[in-house]
Amino acid sequence: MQVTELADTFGVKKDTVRYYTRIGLLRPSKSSNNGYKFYATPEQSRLRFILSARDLGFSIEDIKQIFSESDEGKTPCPTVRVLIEQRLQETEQRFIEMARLRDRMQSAIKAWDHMPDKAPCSNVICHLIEDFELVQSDTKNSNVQT
Amino acid sequence: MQVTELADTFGVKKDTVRYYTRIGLLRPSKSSNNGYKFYATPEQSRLRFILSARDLGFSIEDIKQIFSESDEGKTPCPTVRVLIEQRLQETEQRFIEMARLRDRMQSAIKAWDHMPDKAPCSNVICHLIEDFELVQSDTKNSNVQT
DNA sequence: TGTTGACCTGTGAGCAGCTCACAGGTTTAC
DNA sequence: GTAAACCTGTGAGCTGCTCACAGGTCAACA
Repeated sequence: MQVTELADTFGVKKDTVRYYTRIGLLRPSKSSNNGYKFYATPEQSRLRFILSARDLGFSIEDIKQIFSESDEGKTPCPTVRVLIEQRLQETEQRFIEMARLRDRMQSAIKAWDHMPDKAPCSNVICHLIEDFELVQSDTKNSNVQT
Repeated sequence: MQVTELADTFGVKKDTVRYYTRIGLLRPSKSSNNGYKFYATPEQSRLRFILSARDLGFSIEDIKQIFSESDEGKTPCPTVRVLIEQRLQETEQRFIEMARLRDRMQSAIKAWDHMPDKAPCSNVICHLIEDFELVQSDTKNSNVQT
């Protein structure tokens, strides 16, 4: 199998396969006649593994580490258990930040509904954005006080 | 004000200010004696604006566009209203994906609790990850069938 | 046998939004 | 005068791809 067939088989882009190859996650052999890269069965397993791990939130670096352990014949399972806990924490953190951002955006849109457009003046670029900042901190303060 | 003082005033890193300068969001004058960049009041307003807009999910490119309109004396408000709707949609999309990823990770951890570590063999690198994939699709199929 | 055109290849560069490294200029205290 | 501390701008690096592109390969047809 060369790159195109492999990519099509797994539903990824050729460039993605090339990328994984370039960074050493896949190690195809070289066809002797034309020098094209050749992906045999083990490389196909590796790609399948990469995609599964990616879907579980493992980073490229994580996958490299898992491969290096399994290549040495060691079980990567303990590492995998540790890594996923870390990645889960990060994901939850980003999830919370994303939720907060979404809320800020939604309340900005709501607040701007009653507000007119204004031309920029001296040090004010867009009063919608600059006033919203104030509204936000006011709300925060009054929440703290009550 | 030069870069360090400006950065400290707004609680950002020097490198962030330098970055905004480099890409043209800030346009300091040059001190005549030593050639160091000098950030006067309007640049300080611009930085404050950048940070507010960033907190509302606007991209650097969005902010550039907003600046270019306000620099021409036009009100950027209509653009701002349109852009935030787009960014909100993207944020919601990413929020949903993040939630799904979190759920996958959590159920993987749960499933792995009863599963032993195993050494890699022939085409299996880490059975935890590879088996979880199967469990997932089984669940999906049985849901479809019932 | 030659040639056209489709397809294949590897590699360099680009994306966002910073962040870091680094060589060299400036200032300040002694 | 000089050493240390601080400042500067700029090039490169981060993640995980994605795109662009010059050039090699191959099948079909004249």
